[in-house]
Amino acid sequence: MEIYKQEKRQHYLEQHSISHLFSFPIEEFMEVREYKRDEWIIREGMRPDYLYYVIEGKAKIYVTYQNGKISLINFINAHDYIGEMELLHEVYYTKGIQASTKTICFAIPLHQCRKRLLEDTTFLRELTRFLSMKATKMAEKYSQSLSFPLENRLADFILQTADGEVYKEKHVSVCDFLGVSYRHLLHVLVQFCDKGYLQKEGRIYRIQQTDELHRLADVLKNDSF
Amino acid sequence: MEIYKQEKRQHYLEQHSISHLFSFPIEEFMEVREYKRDEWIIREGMRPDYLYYVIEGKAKIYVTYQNGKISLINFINAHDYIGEMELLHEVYYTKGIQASTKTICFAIPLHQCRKRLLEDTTFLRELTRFLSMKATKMAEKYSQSLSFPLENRLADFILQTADGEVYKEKHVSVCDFLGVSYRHLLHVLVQFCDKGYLQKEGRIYRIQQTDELHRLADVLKNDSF
DNA sequence: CCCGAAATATGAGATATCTCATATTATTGT
DNA sequence: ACAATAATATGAGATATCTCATATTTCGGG
Repeated sequence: MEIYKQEKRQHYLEQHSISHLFSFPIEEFMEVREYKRDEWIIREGMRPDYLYYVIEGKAKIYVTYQNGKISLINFINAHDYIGEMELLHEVYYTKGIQASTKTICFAIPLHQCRKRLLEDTTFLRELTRFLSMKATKMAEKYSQSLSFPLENRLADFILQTADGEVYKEKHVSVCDFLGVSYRHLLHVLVQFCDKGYLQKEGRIYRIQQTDELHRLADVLKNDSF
Repeated sequence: MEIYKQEKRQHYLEQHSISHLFSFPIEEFMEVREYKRDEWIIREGMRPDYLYYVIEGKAKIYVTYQNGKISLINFINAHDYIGEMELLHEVYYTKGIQASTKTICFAIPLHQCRKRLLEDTTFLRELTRFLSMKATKMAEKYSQSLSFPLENRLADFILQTADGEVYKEKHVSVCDFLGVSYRHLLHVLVQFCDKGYLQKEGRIYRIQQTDELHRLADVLKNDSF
């Protein structure tokens, strides 16, 4: 992890200002940090001393179960908070958060700001919105995952993560995220190719029939937002 | 739906006071309402004019998918909010909420209180806590549901809903909630009986080996709180 | 008190998904 | 450049779960 100083720090504070999300001058307290790919931003079980706000990059939330199985729970993207659970709750089992690309974030020290944050209407209103979205998205995902076979969830995932007409996520991450076995993911991908929805080109997949994928993915939409 | 007046209203306002959750006198605006079993508190797609706080009873959140399938998403219990999404977001597709027992709740009129609620630190902090819990619980459920077979989730569900050593939830609701077919739920229940974890007595199941059920259920615990 | 709807129950065959075994191909550290 | 590790690939058999068909029982409304 690298902490930006001087001009570099200034640059990010100005380019990605979040002062409007607070009613007190937060910037003077904030650190600007960069985490490298695969670096742990928060280690599972270790209570963080900072509240983070991601301004660039992607990270993953993991949890380890008693049987040793590790699950990817969700992605974290730009404009997400990290560590808000620990700010709000005295007792909380901290989940592991790992950068999956270079990730730049603001780090707000809790020992200095905790009290003020919890009394700041602007911040609380903002955080409440963020959390309500998160709760709803999770609820949606939950009922989706229970109600539909991989075919539908994968179609949705492909459309969400494709770069133009190119899909190239790592299978290992995907089957983890979608909660299916590697074998089965491959199986369904082959089906998609057989049906002509996708075309495999070496290591990437090219989307051939967006409409068909949409037909599968739309089944699990209910337009909450 | 019945609106309590006079002494009855006063009684509930006093017995279940929530004035400490607000920094302005909210009670004068609040209605006290009773919904009967199966009555809709909020109809899917209809934006509610009130923020509700449940003080007694149980309700269910439903969503209808494009293919017509209706899914039970979650339960609502005493001390939960209803309608907070609509308070926080201008644009939001409202889910259906149906009372599953007689349900008594406070109803706060948004046209009168919206502005003050969104500027009330005490309320916002409280709501933020509530939502963060909700988000985390959903995230947990999500990864659980994906990672483990019904056996584990059912064991957990039985322990959570059992009254003493008696389990007597309706199969139809349960398989809906756990997202499995009726047939399969029965199948696993029979297994539990065969293994001696449960004993069927007419229409109820008596828990015989709590420890064995715990062993199954504990696999999906990670002690977040 | 009777009827129809809802809930419970069970069997049998189909599908979705998992586990394990094994091979080939990238990627990465030294 | 090489070895180790991770990612990709594929087959085959085992399980978990679903769908459909059909019977019986419970329960609320007229």
